[in-house]
Amino acid sequence: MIEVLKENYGHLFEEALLQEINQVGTYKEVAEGDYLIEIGDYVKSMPLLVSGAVKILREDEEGDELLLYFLERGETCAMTMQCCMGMTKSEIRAVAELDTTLIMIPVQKMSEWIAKYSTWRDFVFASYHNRLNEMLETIDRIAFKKMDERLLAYLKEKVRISNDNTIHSTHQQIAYDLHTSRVVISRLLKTLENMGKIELHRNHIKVGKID
Amino acid sequence: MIEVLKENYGHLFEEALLQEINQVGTYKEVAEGDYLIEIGDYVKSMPLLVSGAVKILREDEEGDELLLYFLERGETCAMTMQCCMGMTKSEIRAVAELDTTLIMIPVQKMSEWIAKYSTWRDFVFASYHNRLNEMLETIDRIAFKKMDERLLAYLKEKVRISNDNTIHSTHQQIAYDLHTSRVVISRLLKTLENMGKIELHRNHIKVGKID
DNA sequence: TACACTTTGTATCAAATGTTACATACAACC
DNA sequence: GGTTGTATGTAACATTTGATACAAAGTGTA
Repeated sequence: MIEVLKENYGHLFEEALLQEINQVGTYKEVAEGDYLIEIGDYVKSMPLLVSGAVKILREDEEGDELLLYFLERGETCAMTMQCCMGMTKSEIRAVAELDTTLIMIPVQKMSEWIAKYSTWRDFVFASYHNRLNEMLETIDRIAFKKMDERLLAYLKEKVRISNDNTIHSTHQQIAYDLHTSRVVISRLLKTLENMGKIELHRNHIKVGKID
Repeated sequence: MIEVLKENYGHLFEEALLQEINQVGTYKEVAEGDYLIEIGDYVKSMPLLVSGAVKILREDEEGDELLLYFLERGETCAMTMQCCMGMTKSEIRAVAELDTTLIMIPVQKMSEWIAKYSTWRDFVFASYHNRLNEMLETIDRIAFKKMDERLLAYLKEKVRISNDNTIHSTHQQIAYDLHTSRVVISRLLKTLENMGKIELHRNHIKVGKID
């Protein structure tokens, strides 16, 4: 595990910390679609992403979902850190967006390392920082943008994250992420197709060059 | 200043830290409506709220506003901490919601104290934690709730924060905070009045018992 | 009092989004 | 090939929200 660790986190963490992570961390592979964290879970370990991507979702009382943001290589989940430190239930759901590999760190090490390693402390703060900014962007999108713009931004983000300009989702799945109905998504996708921005096929969408 | 400090933060911070805050912090009083931070500002000090309340706003490219959350006694602004630590521009606007007193801490102390005082570290983490949760709640409201529910929640929050069941705002001001138009607010307020939940008057709104 | 200004009420219309219903197309499997 | 289930296209309509316009009421002031 030490090689992947150094490759992905070598520039962030000091040698001693990398060694400790290597000792207490466990390597984990999950397949696209796997649930990593469910709302209400007590989280006992913190994930460091090595490859792939994880989507973080919020749910309301009625069970309606909303995509908050994606986690990528070199990132961790600030919401999870909170749960770890405070021993509270998870407020969010984490689902593998792609086949993903992670290193899982036991909760107890979190605060221990914060006192011990300045690079870890910096990493934790940077994660909070990034997450707050992602949340701000999420708020911008849902508060200030209309659904057509949100949809296009969503498609582009999917393309960027998977590094594949064909998106393998159904209209229904997209509707869940954007918290709207399938009919609305079909309607807007058709408009985007007529504008020449995308091509629609069964079970996949080809996105044109990102401009 | 040491008395107000101990009264408001004595249970959080160790004695030595309180003394340091007393030395380097400056006491500041602002009046309702004063701007504390403007979008794009480089923030050089971090505020600890002693009394009153501060509202945190987001703005989009067109200048449309949206209330994110309120800060209260004993709290600080995580968004500001980020700016301090990263020396980046503020992404938000902070406006005094009530007459407010604060203690301003110079930026440099932030990270110094994080290494030095575990109680400060805990406070900073707790602030991030709280802010992330507030952001989640904000997202819940704008994504999952309709304007009438959002308005009612807003009114109740105003009542709670000011400890006064009469809200001294115009419909236009409310519309800015909720990022909608004055006409929509007037319409919904009138509906709430007809339901017996509030009383409308010029320049103020009386909110009925919170149920 | 007369005037200007701000605030609120309301009507009308437009746009965006949500809902329901149903037809069609495609894929998988017997 | 026929059946079944899933995915998509589309029409028709309801609801929510936004935009414009204007009237009415309150406030302050010359």
